[in-house]
Amino acid sequence: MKEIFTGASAPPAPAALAAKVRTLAPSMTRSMQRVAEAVAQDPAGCAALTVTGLAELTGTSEATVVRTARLLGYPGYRDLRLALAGLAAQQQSGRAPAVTADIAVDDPIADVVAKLAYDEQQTLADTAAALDTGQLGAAVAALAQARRIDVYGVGASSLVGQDLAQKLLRIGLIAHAHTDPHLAVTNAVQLRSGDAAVAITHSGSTGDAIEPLRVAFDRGATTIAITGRPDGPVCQYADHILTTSTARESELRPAAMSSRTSQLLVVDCLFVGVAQRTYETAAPALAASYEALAHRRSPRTR
Amino acid sequence: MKEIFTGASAPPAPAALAAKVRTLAPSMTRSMQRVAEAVAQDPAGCAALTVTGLAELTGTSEATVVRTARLLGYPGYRDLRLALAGLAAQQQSGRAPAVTADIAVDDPIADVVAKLAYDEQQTLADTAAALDTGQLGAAVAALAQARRIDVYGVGASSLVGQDLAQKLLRIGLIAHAHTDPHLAVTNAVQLRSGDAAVAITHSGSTGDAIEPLRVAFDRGATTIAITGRPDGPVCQYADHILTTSTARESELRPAAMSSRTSQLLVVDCLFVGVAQRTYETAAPALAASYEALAHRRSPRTR
DNA sequence: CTCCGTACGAAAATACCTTTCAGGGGTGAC
DNA sequence: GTCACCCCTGAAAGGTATTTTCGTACGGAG
Repeated sequence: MKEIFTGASAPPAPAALAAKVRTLAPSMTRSMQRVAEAVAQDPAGCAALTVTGLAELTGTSEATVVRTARLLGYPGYRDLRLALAGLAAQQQSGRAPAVTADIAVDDPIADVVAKLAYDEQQTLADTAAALDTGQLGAAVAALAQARRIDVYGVGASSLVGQDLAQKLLRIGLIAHAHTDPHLAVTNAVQLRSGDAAVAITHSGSTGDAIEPLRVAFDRGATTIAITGRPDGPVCQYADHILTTSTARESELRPAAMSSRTSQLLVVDCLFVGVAQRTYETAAPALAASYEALAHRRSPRTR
Repeated sequence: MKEIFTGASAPPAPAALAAKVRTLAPSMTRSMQRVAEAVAQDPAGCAALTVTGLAELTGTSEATVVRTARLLGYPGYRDLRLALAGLAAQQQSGRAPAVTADIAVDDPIADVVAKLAYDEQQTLADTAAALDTGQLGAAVAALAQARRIDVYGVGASSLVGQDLAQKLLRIGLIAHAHTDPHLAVTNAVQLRSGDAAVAITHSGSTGDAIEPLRVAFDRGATTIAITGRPDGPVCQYADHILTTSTARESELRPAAMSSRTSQLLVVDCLFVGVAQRTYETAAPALAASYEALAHRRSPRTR
């Protein structure tokens, strides 16, 4: 638990503000959420307001506004305001367009496709913008040097964990994804310094993923958490925290969808990073995969 | 006093600041010119400075800085500073076009993130554009009405298959993802008209996914293929074909990455489509998921 | 040499931001 | 069901940043 506890360890975010608001919203108090929402809703408008103005607009106090700014990773309201102005200028100049409508029950199938694709693209952009490259680099280093890697995740996250393990295995690392919580803990006991453990949980509070990570942490392994809640319980036992983003959800679009997209991007980044670091051994392994795939090439149907 | 006569007649200038500086320079005094030049030279840097800071930097006084801001058309320095921040953000976002290149071994980690995110976004856009909504609609109808759904996929595709089965299960359908090819075939024998089977294979020629689909097809079940090769062998036995897209791959970016992204989007579309069609039963099930998640709200760390 | 006009900065005045503190409301324990 | 505790919250004090005011200095013209 070295590392200083603000989720936004890195410098303030420039364009990833909307994403950050969504990510941190759950850990905010009600009044803070009001402020954060106002800010995410209308950056340009809020940039024109003073602390007092924004406090009045959101029906809160100046103190709360400042607190919110802090939580979002800025030293104070002044800096948030500057970032807001920047954001406003950006979306003025044509990018970061408005939010799309939710998916409705009677949407034609073509709309469903378009909306889903758009939302997932958005999720990817948000995730990339909010990802702390410092933490990512540290995590990559830990994985690349690890003697052995355990991955924990249950439910939807278990698929992501398996994906990670599969990939790492393919470049010659010793990685294993555990789905069964009991077995995961049993295996975690085997870990020691020089090993690495990864827990994947969107909520950050899935006991079945936290428990094995805790054990690994206590045993001295380097631990990594991939979570949407950088302040969640799982982070207590994580040396490195990789934050995934949260998209707004709707009735027909469960949160699991975007969290999965986000988690997979993080996993891909980890994989490529590790592949870079272990290029000497990874390259032949990757080449072999191509070979294998190439054989399947164009068997020509009829 | 409806306001008039300032050089900047109406609203403050957004991006045309450099031009304005040049225009107004002749009418400025020496110290004002210094300030204006500093501002035009490095908007980002100046945006980070306070009045006092900028005054020191230019070797002038705060009063002069404010006067300059006024001359440039802003009510005061505060507003100039906001405009500066906006300008900086704009020219910041103007660059970063280098993402299109392949990922290299020595790419810094930040580039890796950007490139991967960009590529996956691209894949999503391609997939959405290429997806045949007619086929998709038919597939959705088949799944929604099916008495029982079997999903086949091996390797990376097996994870996608599991994702699909998990989702469908959650809205009350009877779906099962088979990873073991032998068991898959064994189970496929059980299918008959009114059932549905889905095979997921990027190459379109993975025997282990084709074989169970063939059996299901022969047994009279409605069959669906999710593949990147709409002319591959798997399609012989598919009533409905959903095409996934393939992004260019590179040494460090195996094809499996983008095919997975693409497949998942298709799976999500299927899921949402089915959820729409079975809304009566799906809605309560989805609501229950939210409940379960809501309970996890703000458990407060530490 | 004196007078006038303008430029400029120091310091006062103000507006804004930040911090501290104490009350209120909710939550968990008993 | 009651109590105690903790944390959110806003009011107000405290501190900075910005704006205004005002006086001085410099340069040119008479």
